[in-house]
This record gives sequence, structure tokens and C-alpha cells, in this order.
Amino acid sequence: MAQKKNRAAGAAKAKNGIRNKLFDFKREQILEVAERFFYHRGYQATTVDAIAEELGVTKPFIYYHFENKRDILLHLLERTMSRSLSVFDGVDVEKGPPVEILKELVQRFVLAVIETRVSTAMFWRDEKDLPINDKENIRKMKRDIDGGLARIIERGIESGCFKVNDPKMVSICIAGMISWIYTWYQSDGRCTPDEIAARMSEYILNMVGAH
Amino acid sequence: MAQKKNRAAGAAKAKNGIRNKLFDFKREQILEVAERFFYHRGYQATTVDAIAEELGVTKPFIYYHFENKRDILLHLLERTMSRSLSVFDGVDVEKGPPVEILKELVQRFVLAVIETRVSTAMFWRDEKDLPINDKENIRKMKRDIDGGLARIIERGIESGCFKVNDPKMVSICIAGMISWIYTWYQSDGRCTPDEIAARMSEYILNMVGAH
DNA sequence: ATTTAATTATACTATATAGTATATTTTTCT
DNA sequence: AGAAAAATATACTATATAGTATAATTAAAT
Repeated sequence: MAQKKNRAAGAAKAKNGIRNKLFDFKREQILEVAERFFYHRGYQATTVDAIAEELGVTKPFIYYHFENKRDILLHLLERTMSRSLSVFDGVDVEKGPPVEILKELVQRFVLAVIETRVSTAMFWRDEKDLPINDKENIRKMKRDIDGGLARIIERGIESGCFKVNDPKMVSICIAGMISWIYTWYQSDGRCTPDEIAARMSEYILNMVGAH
Repeated sequence: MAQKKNRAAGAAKAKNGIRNKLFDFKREQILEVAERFFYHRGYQATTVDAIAEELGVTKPFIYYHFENKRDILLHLLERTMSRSLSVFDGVDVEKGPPVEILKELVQRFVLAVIETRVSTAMFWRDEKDLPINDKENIRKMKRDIDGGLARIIERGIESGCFKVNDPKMVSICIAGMISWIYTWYQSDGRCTPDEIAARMSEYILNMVGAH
């Protein structure tokens, strides 16, 4: 009959706006540190104590703000997912010139991966540490992204501006090539994010035989 | 002054061929189970006890054949690396028609990734669990692969049969797109490995503007 | 100001697990 | 067969770490 002691478990009350903002702020701080640590050391190898120490607090502070360790990972991954899906914001894959739309999507996608590369790495590495239904949730979002790319490629093929077969495989290839950035991008590297985006969109338009 | 008790530490003697083969065979059995477990559960989450139990032996059996847990991971990754590098066997990137060579390399690379997808996943996930100099070793091999691809693309550009800029970035894109296969390939999927290899090589030749 | 509720810390539990000292069994050699 | 060496198991240690019961502190409410 142990009742929950932390706030993380229950929904935040509508009133007390200031307090809730403070609560959210602290959660953000925890997430920021956790992200860094999970990225460099991995989820399993990161201890809750280490996160607490980095923040200058103690473990119960963390458990007051999150239900458990997995809960922290889940929040990080959900944030990354929604950022990735936002690539489609304001873009209607069913209308407009496929070449332009694909180019735009690729560029946005590249920038999103670079921006979220730390959590994207966890995405592909630590997903297995989630409970099954959260895992399924994430898989679905991945499918949505591949599906969006596949649809624009299909339209491009139908309208004759792309010359390529198997839109599904092409879209997986595109998604892979872009996602892969997280394994090699370095902020002090040779190219800026915009340059990378520009080149990759060029390569990808070549790939689908755009003209 | 505790002297090593396991054979894993010392070099195998040249004589006693049968015994060494048996020793190697047992090591292979351990590696096979470890690979499966590391893949599904991750390195950290896999216990040595679990590996032993799956094999129907006990923990000291493992430690007699390997120095420690990391040693097992290291052997798995080294095996994968050398399989990946074998993609270049008998291929001279400095001679012959770039189109044909790139096509051949891509197809081989695809098949290698599919074949070693389990350990390739670990490659990108559990590398961080290795000691620094082993990590550096692995990085070097990755660079060798990207470098080989970049070289053939450079030659293709020089000889006018590829139309694309920035060979280095192109080669990273190619390597990424192919490596990515490990995240989605399923043996009961829609395409056979050969079909995937054929399509990808086509896409990639498109990408570099081959004609 | 005092009471109550929310927040954070101290100090602990329970458990998991890498690695090992030592005993036992099996194999090899003469 | 019997001695020596190799291979494997039993039973243990040491340690790390997720999570918690409870106490102390701080903020809010009356």
C-alpha cells in the first residue's frame, strides 16, 4: 500500500504555475546531464548517483523528479522522436513538386539529426533497455518517418520526376545515410551542418534519378 | 605474484594440435553465445553467468577460456572488423574501371554487413565498453574502409566516369547507408541479400553520377 | 508566527554480478 | 596402472548500484 512519494508519478496540477515551472526546470536539468552521461558512458553504465553528483544533489532528488532510471531514458527518447517527426511540420507529402519537397525534407532531417545527435545515438543503442510497449511506440515513429519519405518518392516516380524502383528501400537508404551522421559528425569538423545538408540533398536527388 | 591460471592469457603452444583445436572450438562456442546475448541484451546487461548457463557450464569455464568479459567482446569485434575489411580482398582500388569496382565493393560490403549484422550492431553500440587503445584500433579499421571507398570515388571523378564532389563525404554516405542495414534487415524480409545488394549498388552508382 | 505541505538529504537495504581460491574430475603421459 | 597436468566445478569475496524509509529542511498557507 505504499503510496507514491514523488511528483513524477502523478500528473502536475493545473494551478501553482510557478511551482510547476520550477519542477519542469529541474527535470530539464536532470535530462540534460543524463543525456550527456548516457551518450558517453551508455545507459547501463551510467549510475543515478553519478547524475546526482554532477548536479550537486543527491539521489532522492532524482527519484523525486522521475519515477526511475528508465523513466529518464524514456523522456529523452520521446523528445528526440518528436523532434525527428517535426521534420514533416508544414510539409504535405501529397502535394507540391516532389523534387523540392524531398530536398527540403532531407535538409531538415540532416539538421535534426545533427542537432539531436547525442540522443539519436542513444536511440539506436539503448532502445533495448526500454519496456516493450515503449519500444513499440518508438518503432512506430521510425516507421512514420520512413513512410513519409517513401510516399514522396512514390509520388515522384508516378509523376515521372524520379527514376528509381522500390521506393521503400530507397527511403530506408535515405534515412540510414542521414541517421548515420550521428556516428561521424563533429562540431569542429570540416563542414558546417548546412553544407552537409546541401551536399546530402544533392546526393540523394542524384540517387533517386531526379531531373 | 598471482600467476595466470587460464590458458586465454598465454599464447597457445605450437604442439598439441588436437588440444588447441579443442580449445579454439570451445572459445568459438562461447563467442557464439556471447554474440547472441550481447546483441539482444547489450554487453553490460549480459552476465557471464548467463553465457555459462546457456552453454551448460559454469563461470570458471568461461574464465579459463577468456581473460575477462571485455576480452570476449574484443574478440567478437575484431572478427567483425576483419570480415568487413575482407571486402577489399583481391580488389585493387588503384586499377581497373571505377564503375565496376565500386559496384563490386558495394555488393560485397552489403553482403558482409548482412552476414555480420549481429556483431555489427554491437560494433556501434558497445564499442564504448572497450579500453581506449582497442577503441583506437577499431576506429582505424573504420577509417580504412571509408578511405578505400573514397579512393575509388576519387579515381572515378578524375577519370570522368563519376560526377560528384567531395569524395570523402560521399564515401561516408555510402558506408552509412550500407552499415545501416543492420538496423532493419530481417532474414524473413521482403528482399534477399543479393536483391538488396543489387539495388543498393544501383542507387549508389546513381548517387555518384556514374554513367 | 505557527502549522502544513513540499522538497531534499542521510543512511540504509537488497540484490546483482565480475572475478577468484580451492577442490574435484578428467585427460595425458610414461 | 599410477603420476602429473589440464580442465571444470563448488563455493566464495568484494563491490557496485537501483531504489527506499525516514529525517531534516525549506516554502506555502492560514
